[in-house]
Parts: sequence; C-alpha cells; structure tokens
Amino acid sequence: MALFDREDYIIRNRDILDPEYEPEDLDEREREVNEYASYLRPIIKGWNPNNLFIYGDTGIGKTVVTRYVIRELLESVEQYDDIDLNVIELNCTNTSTSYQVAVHLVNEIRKPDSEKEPLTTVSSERDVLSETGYQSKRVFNELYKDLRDLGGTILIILDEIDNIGNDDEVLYELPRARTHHNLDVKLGVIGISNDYQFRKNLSAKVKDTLCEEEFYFEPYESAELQNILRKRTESALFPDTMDSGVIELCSAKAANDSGSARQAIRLLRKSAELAEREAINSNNPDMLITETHVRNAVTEIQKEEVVEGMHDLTIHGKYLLLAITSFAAEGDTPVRTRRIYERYTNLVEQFSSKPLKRRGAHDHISKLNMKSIVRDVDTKGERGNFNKYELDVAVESAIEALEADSTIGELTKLRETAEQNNVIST
DNA sequence: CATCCACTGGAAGATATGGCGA
DNA sequence: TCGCCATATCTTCCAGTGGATG
Repeated sequence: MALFDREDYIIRNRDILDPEYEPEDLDEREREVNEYASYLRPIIKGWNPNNLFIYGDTGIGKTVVTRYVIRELLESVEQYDDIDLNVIELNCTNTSTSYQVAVHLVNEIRKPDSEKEPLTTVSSERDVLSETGYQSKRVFNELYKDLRDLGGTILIILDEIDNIGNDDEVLYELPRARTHHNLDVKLGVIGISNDYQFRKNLSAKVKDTLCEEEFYFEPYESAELQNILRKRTESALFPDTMDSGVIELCSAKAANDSGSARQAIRLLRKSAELAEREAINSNNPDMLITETHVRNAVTEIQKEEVVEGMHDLTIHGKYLLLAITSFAAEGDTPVRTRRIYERYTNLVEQFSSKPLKRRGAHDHISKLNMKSIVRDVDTKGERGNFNKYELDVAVESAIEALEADSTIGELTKLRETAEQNNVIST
C-alpha cells in the first residue's frame, strides 16, 4: 500500500551522511584549523601569502579544513578595504600534467562569476581553453595575464596535486610568476597532497619555494571518528536506531584501515541503508542498525569499489581481466603472467582483434593490480623472478562486472565463452 | 661462484587522436 | 586545409633481478 512513506524508519537525512557533506564545525580538527589559520595570517595584514604544502591521507579532512579556513578568511577580509583577496581552487584529480593544471586554472579564473548558475550557459564559454592544442608557453602567458587582471592577493589552491606526477613545472612557475613576469599581485600557492612520496620527489627548486611552510594532517583516531559519527547521526538518523557498538565498530574499522572520516561515514551510511532495507522488507519499524549490518556493509562497499574500478578499464584491460577470471573459474589461480598473456592473446585473436605486445599487456595487468581487482602473489621460493596473479575479488563479482560491460560487442561474445568456462569448471 | 633462464619494468620512440591558428 | 601542439597508448629495446644449475 503505502509504498513511499516507509522510507524513514532509520535514516532521517541522508545528505548528512554524504561524503561531500561539509559540516559547520570541525571539532576534531582544531589543531589543524588553527595551524592553517596561522599560515594564512599574513594575508589579512596585506602581506604576501606564504606558500603552503599540506599532506595527509585521503578522507582526513584536508579539503574540508581548507574550505572552512578559507571561508573564515574571506569573511574576515571583508572588513578591510585595502585587501582584495581572490581564491582559486582547483582539484587536480584529472590533470596529469602541469600544462593541464595551467589550462584548468585559466578556465577556473574565467568561469562566470555567478556561482550558483547551473552548467548551462554555453555561450559564456567562449574563452575557455581546451585541454590540448596550444603551446604550453601560450597557456602560461594566458594564465599570467588573467592573474594580472585579477590583481590583489591571489591564493591558488591545488587539491590532490600529486596527480601531476613528476611534471612539476607549474609548481615551479607559479610561485615565481610575481618576480619573473612582473605581476603586481600577491600570490600564494597551497598544495594539497595525499602522497608523501610526491613531496619527496619534487625537484629541489620546487621544494624550496612551495614547501616553505608545510604541515601534516594526522589520521583520525578511533575516538575522534566516534565523535564525528555521533554528531552526524544526531541529525542524520532517527533517535535510538542504532544497536550499541555500531559507532564503535564503524570507527574502529575505519581507524584501523585508513583513519579516514570519509570511510567511516560511508560505512555507517551503508550500514544504515542495509538496516533500513531490512526494516522495510520485514516491515519491522523497530529494526536497529546492528554490528552485523556493519560487517555486511564492509563487504558491500568493497564490492562497489571493485565494480567501479572495472568500469573504466580499456578494452585490453577487460580482455586481460577476462583471461584471469577464466583461470579463476577453473580454479587455476594464481597464474603467472606468461599464461595470462597466452590466454589473453587467444581470446583477442578469437575475436579477430589484434592483441597487445607482451609489454603493453603487462602494464594493463599492473593496472588491474593497482586497482585491487587482481592481486599479485608472493612467489618467493619459486624459480626466477616473475609475478603470479589471482583475482582480488570474488569470481562472481568479476564476472558480473564483465557482464555489466556488455556495451562493447566483442566483449559480449567473449563473456559467453567465459561463462561456458565457468559452467564447465564449477 | 659464475652463468643462465625467464621474467620485470624503465626509457624512448612510434602512432593515433583531437585541437589550435593561419 | 595544413603544420603544430599535447597526450594516451603501444612497441621496441634492454638493463636488471632472483633463483637454479653446474
């Protein structure tokens, strides 16, 4: 009957458990907020901003704290007429080179002011730069020009900057733009990174300037995660919908793994959803979120991540995954790369496509490995130097994901053969 | 211990794609 | 359209590497 009014046994406001949700107060990151603010203090005095490098693992609040502190800063700055502060924030997730960072910065600056405006106004995009085609010098010149036009104090925030890998030219150029290109602006760069290694690998000349100030974000402790979760659940869930120990378990799982609040929250949300589903199905309004729900949520989330990871595999990545999966279906894993490659070649040729050379195929296997779809097995004690791989996910998940990808015709046929294999061997 | 086997993974060059300006 | 430009993806080449073997 009332199909749609049952949705709220447990979850009151789902948005609050969204990974993107930014809470008003950041009780558990006080140290970082204060330290952050101290580095930005010169701005309020009208001085040149410090360059700042921030690092710490994912999901421990680097971006949230940054946004929070910047918000406060912008508010404070309004009191002073003599400070014209412009903040440019760029998430570098999809930028693999300095060139692209420069392009995106230009586009970010040229974005229409009206923040709230939906992504419709194509007409105003005439000045947007595309991602290739220009000389890099040209792009940098455009960038300097735009920075000059902005004027005042400019703070450039480069989130997830580690994505640019070894190509740190932009990090060298930006802090020097003022002197080398005669910009009459006060310019500060804030680099945010998940990857400690990235900082070490920066060229010396970049390290000198960009890292003139730097600090870590510590992973959350279990107790801190508990506080965060408690606070969130107060408004996100209805009262008394959790069995005792649920928050503790979510926190402990996340703290042991990554110390990530994002992970803890995601886990709690998934648990709540599982419980809610069960409540609806069993028509039991008294259903509580239990530790069992949390444990199920853990596996559920893992599965989701893998399927997600498989989504953007290239065609060869999928063929290779198919090859490994078929070995797995035969109970013949771990397999060494040599045999994987042989089977992969057969599969590809069978569908009159051209297989990659050995080296290229190995790169795809490594990618599968990095995405935790496949894992390499310790081969110590065996002859020679080689790798062995097995699925890092349930065979069913892999097959499911391959099936879900039936948009590609050739793969569809391949999937059928794989299924036959499965049937034969199980 | 020297040497070999079978494989790994870095580096550089080739190719294909998509975009710019003239 | 042509000559450039940046980039992703492959191929080619090859210097290691770990254990086995004599």
